[in-house]
Amino acid sequence: MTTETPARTGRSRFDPTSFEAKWRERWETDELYVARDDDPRPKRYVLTMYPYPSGDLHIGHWYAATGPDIVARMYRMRGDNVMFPMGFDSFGLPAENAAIDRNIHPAKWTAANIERMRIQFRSMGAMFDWTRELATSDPEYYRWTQWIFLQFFNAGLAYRAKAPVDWCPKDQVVLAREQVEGADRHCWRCGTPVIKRDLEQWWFRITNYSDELLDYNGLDYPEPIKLMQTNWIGRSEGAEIDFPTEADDVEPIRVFTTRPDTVFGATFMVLAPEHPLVETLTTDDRRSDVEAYVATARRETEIERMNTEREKTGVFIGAFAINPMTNERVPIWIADYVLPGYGTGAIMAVPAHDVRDYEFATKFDLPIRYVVAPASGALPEGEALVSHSADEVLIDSGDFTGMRAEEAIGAITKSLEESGRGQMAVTYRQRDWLVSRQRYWGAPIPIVYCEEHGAVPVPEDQLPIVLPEDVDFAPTGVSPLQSHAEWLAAECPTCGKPARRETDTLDTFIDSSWYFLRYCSPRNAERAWDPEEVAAWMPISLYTGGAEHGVMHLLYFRFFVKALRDLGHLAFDEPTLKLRNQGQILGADHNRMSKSRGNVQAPDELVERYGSDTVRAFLMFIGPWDQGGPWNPSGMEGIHRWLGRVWGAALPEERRAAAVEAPGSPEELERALRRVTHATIAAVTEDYQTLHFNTAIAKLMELTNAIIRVREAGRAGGSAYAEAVDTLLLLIAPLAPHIAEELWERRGHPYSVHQQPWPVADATLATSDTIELPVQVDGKLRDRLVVNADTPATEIERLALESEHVQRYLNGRAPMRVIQVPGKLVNVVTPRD
RNA sequence: GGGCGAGUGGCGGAACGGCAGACGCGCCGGCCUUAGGAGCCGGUGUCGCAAGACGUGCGAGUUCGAAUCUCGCCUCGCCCA
Repeated sequence: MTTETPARTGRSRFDPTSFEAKWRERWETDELYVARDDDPRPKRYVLTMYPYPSGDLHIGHWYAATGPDIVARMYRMRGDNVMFPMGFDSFGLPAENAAIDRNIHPAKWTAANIERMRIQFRSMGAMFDWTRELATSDPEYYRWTQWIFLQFFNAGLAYRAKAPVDWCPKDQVVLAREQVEGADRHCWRCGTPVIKRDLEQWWFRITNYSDELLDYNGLDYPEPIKLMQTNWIGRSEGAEIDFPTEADDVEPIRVFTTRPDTVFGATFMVLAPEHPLVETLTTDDRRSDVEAYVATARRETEIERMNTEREKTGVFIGAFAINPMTNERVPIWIADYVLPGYGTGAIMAVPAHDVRDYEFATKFDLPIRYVVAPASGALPEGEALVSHSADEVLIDSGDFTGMRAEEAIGAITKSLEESGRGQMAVTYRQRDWLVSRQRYWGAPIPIVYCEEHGAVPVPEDQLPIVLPEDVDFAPTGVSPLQSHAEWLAAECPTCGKPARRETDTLDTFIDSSWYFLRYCSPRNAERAWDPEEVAAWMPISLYTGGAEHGVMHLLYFRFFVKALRDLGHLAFDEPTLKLRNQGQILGADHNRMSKSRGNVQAPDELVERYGSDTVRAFLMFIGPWDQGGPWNPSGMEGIHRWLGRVWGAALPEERRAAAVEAPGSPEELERALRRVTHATIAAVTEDYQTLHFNTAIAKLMELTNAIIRVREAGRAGGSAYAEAVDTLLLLIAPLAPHIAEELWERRGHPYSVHQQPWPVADATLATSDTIELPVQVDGKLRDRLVVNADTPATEIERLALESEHVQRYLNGRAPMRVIQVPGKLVNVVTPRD
């Protein structure tokens, strides 16, 4: 696009295509960004979530990676030994779908995509250490994924159990609960509504760590992520209370409640239709009704059952239980709004203090008894009292009447505990993690089934269990591995008799739960990671990625680190101490970028046209990095123009100075330039550190403008000018690495700009000796004072009051007060009439 | 339905409770040029000739002072149902 005009001046113009590729090759040849384990400088590990190799990099990948690249590069210049690796999350369904649709093997499809994306990534000019690249579908990687599975299995953290699980009928695969989204409960990949199936599956015991995962002490995570995880884990404290039944030889019904203070108001009980005691307790005269209701409820989805808008349904089962506090008989009902999987699958119904119980009681004419009342004594009419205000007290509650409700929670639980009828209890919303998938393109679960010994782990020295290549990919609901007779046949490691391999593969979220560890020892053939190398690099100094991973990946990888720590493989508690989320770049139509919508913006054509530096800087300039936004390239020219101005500022002798009148003396001009230079160092350093790239760029532009003003005044020869330009290049280096390198060389400095020390701001140079103070009257701006920075407050007050603008508003009266914020402003407060 | 977050020029967006609109886009004017889709200089919230008045979704409150803090409402987004 830019054309050289050598005929006229012989000067060079900013043409990124003429030098960007050259520098990338040089950096690569020189191994400039290879992080060495034996480098004595302080180690710093910066990581951005690796991508799924879908085929093409889009602008969102650039956006996500440029931020941490800037931070990594700055820390490198500040003297750290920085590791910034990149790899590929290369197992997963799309590869297998491509195999089905286009008859290309997942391995080939994946390898081709990685090849293409690696080239695209390289065009970014990021400081990725490609010597550490990994791909999770590489047997040398998944060998260790399998090894971790075995460690978990041997420690009882991986187990097999039958359970109703979410099943995607399109992808023909089981999904973890976190992978089922939205009100219609659809598959996170293909959007098809899921169905429930009872299947034998593999699980990881993540719930062993629920409490520890709730502890964010020392973790610098965005608040929304902590909140998402906390809500997801859903810890609730309360009590388990036993309600004895009237039937002989039947265990009492155990309920979980967060409101043990309301137990005196429990006027009936509701069991989930699936509750094991329903069968036993139902009386003969009620049996046919109960069985019909149970059959109906089983057909409903969980989401239907939890919908609070629905009309309540249920049936009485004919039996009664005893309220352990009131000793009254209470009828036992079943209803679909009680779910088998939550708490104990049974509730004590307190209609006076629970909205759903209230609706149920109203519909079926069951007694409603208020046992908590506000201090005023006024009870609501026609609705439940569910507020938790501190002044509420118990009424109609035996010995506990008059006690504050808050206090009664503990007191009643204690009383139940003493008489053996209940105890304090905690429940969680979080379930164990379902990790098996009936799919081909994943790490095979290293288990064989022996008729005699059951599920037996494959010995570690037989790893990896490699995926066979010649399989049939047609989706059948069972893994393609099941039809591969040769691969299926194994022998039992315990007895040596013929056995059958596990055909399920592992959820790809397992691959991503430990990849950051493998980056520390990417080529180690002896073990998953070298403990010393991991100890040296981990935990990650800065981890960045999308907030959409809040309850999946970002919970799983914390769990992995804690579990591996407890198994003796790691010596720290958390994968990263600092997490930041970038925003999402949406399509120009404000929708999520996707091939099917056709709104994907590829970076390639932009890079070709403007160069990599312009695209990087533009992406960082469009707004706060954690915010993202719809794609709109209208400002691209402006950024390109700015870099062109940087070019012209750095090579002033190649320009003819325009005859612009400069305000002030040359000395003042240079002094002002130095002030801007040093103020910019401080501001940009701070902004890069806090990932506020848009404001950093604004300040770099201001410095550029200041430099050009001096150049246009014909003062480009001075030392202040050279200092300003060199500083600008150093500050720009993390953001726009190519142009910084090119200009650094053209200015005669030694290679490489990226190996220079980060500039340090001189605070005394950054401050001005005169300041402009806004003068307000009653908070409204009325005048400005220009004074020396060290003018005493009394003098400033005198000057402010003398101002004719202030005088006009004072109208001859004496001010009531004069407020001064030193160095900031003066506010004259007039008397109130 | 619940939780969280955000509403600022024509646009993207700045602004520790202290000059609202930095920086950029766009637009307007000028300089330079045979030429300009290059470069440089200046202007650009609204109303007003001006002095000035008004302005950060709406309404209240706290404060000498509120885009910023508090309460209520409206709209949008995200997460969980």
